[in-house]
Amino acid sequence: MSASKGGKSPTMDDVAREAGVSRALVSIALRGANGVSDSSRAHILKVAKRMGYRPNAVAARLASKTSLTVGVFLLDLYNYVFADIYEGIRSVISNSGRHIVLAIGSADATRDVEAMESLLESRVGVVIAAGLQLPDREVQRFARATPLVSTTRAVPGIDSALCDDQAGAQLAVSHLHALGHRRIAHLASPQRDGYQGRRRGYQAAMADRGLAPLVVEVEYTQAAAAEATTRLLALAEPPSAIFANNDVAALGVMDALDAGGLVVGEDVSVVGYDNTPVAQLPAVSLTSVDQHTALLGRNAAELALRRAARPDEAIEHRTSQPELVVRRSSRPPRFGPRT
Amino acid sequence: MSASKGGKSPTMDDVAREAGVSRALVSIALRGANGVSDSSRAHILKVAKRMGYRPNAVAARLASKTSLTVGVFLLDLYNYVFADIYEGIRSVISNSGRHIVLAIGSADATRDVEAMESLLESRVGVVIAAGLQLPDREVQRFARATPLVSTTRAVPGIDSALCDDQAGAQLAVSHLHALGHRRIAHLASPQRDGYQGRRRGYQAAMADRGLAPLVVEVEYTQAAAAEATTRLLALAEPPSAIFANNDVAALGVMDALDAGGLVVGEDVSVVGYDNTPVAQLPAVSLTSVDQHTALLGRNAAELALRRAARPDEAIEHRTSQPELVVRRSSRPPRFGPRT
DNA sequence: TTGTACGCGTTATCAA
DNA sequence: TTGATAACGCGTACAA
Repeated sequence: MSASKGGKSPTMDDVAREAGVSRALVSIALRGANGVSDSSRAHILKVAKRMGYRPNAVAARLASKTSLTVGVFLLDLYNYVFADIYEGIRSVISNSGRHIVLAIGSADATRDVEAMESLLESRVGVVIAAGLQLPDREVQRFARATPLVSTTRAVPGIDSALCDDQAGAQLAVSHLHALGHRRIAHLASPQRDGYQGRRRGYQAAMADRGLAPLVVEVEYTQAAAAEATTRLLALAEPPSAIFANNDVAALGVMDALDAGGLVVGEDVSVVGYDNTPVAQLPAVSLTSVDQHTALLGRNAAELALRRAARPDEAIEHRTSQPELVVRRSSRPPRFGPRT
Repeated sequence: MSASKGGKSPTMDDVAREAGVSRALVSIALRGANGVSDSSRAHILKVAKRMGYRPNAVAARLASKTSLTVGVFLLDLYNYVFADIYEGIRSVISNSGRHIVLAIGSADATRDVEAMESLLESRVGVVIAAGLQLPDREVQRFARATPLVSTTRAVPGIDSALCDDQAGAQLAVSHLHALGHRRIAHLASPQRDGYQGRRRGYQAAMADRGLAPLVVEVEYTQAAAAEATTRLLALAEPPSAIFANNDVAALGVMDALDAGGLVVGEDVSVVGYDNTPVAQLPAVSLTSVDQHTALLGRNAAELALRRAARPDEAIEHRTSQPELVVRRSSRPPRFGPRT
């Protein structure tokens, strides 16, 4: 009984000594690599289990040349988009034997650098970024230090798993226009980051229809969207429909409408983006563009694994197509099309 | 110009050589420990910066006796409760110079062990668990390997940051009873885990009022709660109010009510638990028990730091008091009290 | 198939 | 104040 005394967990050396073999053999056996006889492997595993051996991932990462861990950056935890993306990533990473290291940013972007630095300091082999708000240059700088895959955002010279944001925005505008809306506002993400596809799609779609664009920039919070909406409603000619760059912003729009005594879908139509679980709640019933977020996560993970394996392959932008899901938040305007 | 060639990031050795000092001195200077003259420290920092030196957290963790990283387990990413808890934790951990390592479980509890193992294999100094569904014995087993702080759940013999769940449940039942409801059902969490305070509070409150309890167990998903609700509604005497053990479950209840053509707050009242951002949406307007989740996170983090510093101190259960937030999902029953 | 020996990038101890 | 030097726990050629 030499197991677990002093509170410290046994090392490979302890296991090797106990099993009467060398430490190298224990390493091979435990990792499932080949080079051990079945008999001694079984024996080693049994001893390790009996001693309560727990691998030291820190030491393993330091010793091994090839880092099997993938870092994942998520903008924040207040948007189920990132939960979906994470699930997509995990579904492919975990059954490839690799580990995931998470880093969480913040809606106001103040923690992006810190979070990315923490991933690099953990020496992950590759990182998947979902919701980085840093300018392209900064992202590219990080990508020089460690292979980087971007998702939901295209960055020149960097692998990315995307959904066609311009097409998605056009779906939204087209839908609202078909309902009869003419004055359609857009809550866009801040210029500073690279998420401008939806804005461009909106502008193109409006121009195609001879409509005047009305864009307001908002930070990635529900409160900021609500505030922007209040400003929009105070205009001389307020919009009859608002297309938000994501569902969280759309919820902020709904907050502001409610506060202003307006009924969503009757007084003002709202379209979101991401088709998150919240949009699907019957009480919310938010029309939204579905970018198949879990698929984005899986695509990003596949790109990451490929990049980690073959660093010199050509950059790939893997793009999927969005889909509009119509719900009750978008309906014909109260007074029909007014020109 | 010896910086950044070959793509590999420079090590402390490189910095030491470049600065003309020993590696030990570089370590001291970079960590801000004392034992360096101001002049050579400034010099070292300058050289490190010029070379683009980035600390290797893996090597640091392996070498240092005292692990400054704290592991955090979250049940999953589909419940903003855990986002709040995480924020609370981070607010105290990050300005203590420590790092956070995240591990995410799943609503069906199948990944709890794996996630906890990954934290232990990362050799974190202490772990904070939010939403562990393992039985007490298992949790205690993990706590023997690494100091553990539980939050939102009490585990005998383990530090915990809690909110009085029994009191919270009594608030909910008391509120519904005062509205005139007599047939009040409860969606409880699975027996297997340690979250039985809300159930007990519900049962006590019902008993106090001479009402018959009606408990259904559900997994931690919206879908499971919806399904359970459908079963409740099919009863000969369906409940006029449903108290769910958390907001996500309450949303599932609302899904089922909607699917059954019933109006929330009119046909059936609903009360949730956690007062998450979703409950606050005007369209949802869910009455919910607020357990001040961010505070729980901060308390848990403080307990974790204390435990890491002084492992032999007495176990502490830090408990705060819940608060009921009334919204439109709970209103008097259609036909008033019947009995 | 098994064992030896070196290296990974730090921290930490002890002399100088 | 500085600077060798020994851990830390494991991966991995290479030799046996």
